[in-house]
Amino acid sequence: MYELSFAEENYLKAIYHLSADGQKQVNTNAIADRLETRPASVSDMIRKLSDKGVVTYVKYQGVKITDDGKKKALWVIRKHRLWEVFLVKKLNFHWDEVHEIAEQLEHIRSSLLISRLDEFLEFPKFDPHGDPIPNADGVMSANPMTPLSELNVGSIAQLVSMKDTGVIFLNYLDRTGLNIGTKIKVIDTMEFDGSMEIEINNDKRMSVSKQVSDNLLVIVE
Amino acid sequence: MYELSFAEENYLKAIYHLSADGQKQVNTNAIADRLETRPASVSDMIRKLSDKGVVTYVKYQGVKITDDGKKKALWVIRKHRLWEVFLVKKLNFHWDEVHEIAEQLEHIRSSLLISRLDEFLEFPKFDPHGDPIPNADGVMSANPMTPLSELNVGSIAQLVSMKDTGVIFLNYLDRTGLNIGTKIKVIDTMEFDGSMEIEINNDKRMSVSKQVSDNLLVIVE
DNA sequence: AATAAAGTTTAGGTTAATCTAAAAATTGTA
DNA sequence: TACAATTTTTAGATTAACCTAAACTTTATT
Repeated sequence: MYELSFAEENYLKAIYHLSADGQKQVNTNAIADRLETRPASVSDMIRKLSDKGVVTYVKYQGVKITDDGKKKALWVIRKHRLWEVFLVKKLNFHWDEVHEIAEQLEHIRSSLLISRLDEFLEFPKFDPHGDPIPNADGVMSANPMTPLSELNVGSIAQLVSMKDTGVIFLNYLDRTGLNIGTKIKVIDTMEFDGSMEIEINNDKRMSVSKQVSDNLLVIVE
Repeated sequence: MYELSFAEENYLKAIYHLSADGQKQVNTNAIADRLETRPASVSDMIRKLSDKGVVTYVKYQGVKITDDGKKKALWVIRKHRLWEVFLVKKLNFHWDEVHEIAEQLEHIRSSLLISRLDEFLEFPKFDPHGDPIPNADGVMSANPMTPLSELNVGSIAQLVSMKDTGVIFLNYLDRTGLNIGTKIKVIDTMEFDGSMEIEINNDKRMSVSKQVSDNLLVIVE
């Protein structure tokens, strides 16, 4: 069992992303574009990755990631997304400033570190961009997103995305502390206007109107 | 202004450590031993480091780190030690399991990340081994260690070392939550038996006997 | 002081990851 | 279908970081 180098991990991740979850075969030029490298370099690297069994490769026909390759790519993606959660939730970075740092952190090798980090972050299912975090076996949480407004009293969910992405709405959320990744517990629902009483991050209680809860996409735990 | 590679950073750190804070000149073989590499590789690297101005070098006479080199080495050491604090204080690693992971984390490039981490960890002055953490300008805290028993009521200090390193004592500390890095505030001192009421990590209060407080070495903030 | 031992450097080579330029294969089109 | 355009691969270099073996300095010992 080889360990992949940083460069190999980056190629594998790019191939995984470009192939829509590892199904499709991927072209050399597409990889070169994504990694800002030259097609010749990609050809070289593909041969190496195929020697290591993480992709299959037919000359001039593009590459396809193998099951082993997919597992390794998802492990890097898991690390990347967990670190992003750390940077946003614990170090107060904004979700749009964390990618570059996570690109470095994702290569740190220690599975114990990652399981401890996961625990420390309270097992988040989504990163700050709303992308799902694979579990240690490379499986993404299967629960689909639903509007907060559809949840019953007592449900616990995680905010993962918004329908309305207008500045005014995002600003409102920022002020109230409703960020992607926030844990939401439904305390009560008001029949007469559809508003909801919620508790966020086991801490603050607040009320949100039907208009707001319709626009907040969550995943039930 | 060049950026140093991971390998260059490791050489520079080794040279810094081997030269007792950058004063003495360092031999090729000593560096090779410490980095588990060959003297020939060290010679190669030394030429490169000297081209970049971080060491001065006279053939056959060893290397000496420059002021710029010292600054860069201390920056890596700062990052290493802050990550060690993170691993122990936040992810519950034991102080003797963190070195290898910190060896990887120390190369992550982002000064904003490090200043945020420093803040998140409440500006620790010592790592979990009791080694001082350089500040952002590469200066180590000058405050000397004192026994906890010598502090006045109201003093805030950080536990950095123990006089008694016997298993029984260390076990006692473990059970009470008194670890290296713990923040200690002196709440009250009892004249009649010299015992002390303290608050640890802004949280738990406890009483320690004179025998214990004599053996706990702290740095006053 | 001469020489043996120890330490250091140089010469020359290897591997990983990149590149440019040219050749080869595939695809699109008239 | 033939040829042009596009895509991909190969050939041959380059740079960083390492290595071994041999040459050269310095230091220690008789």
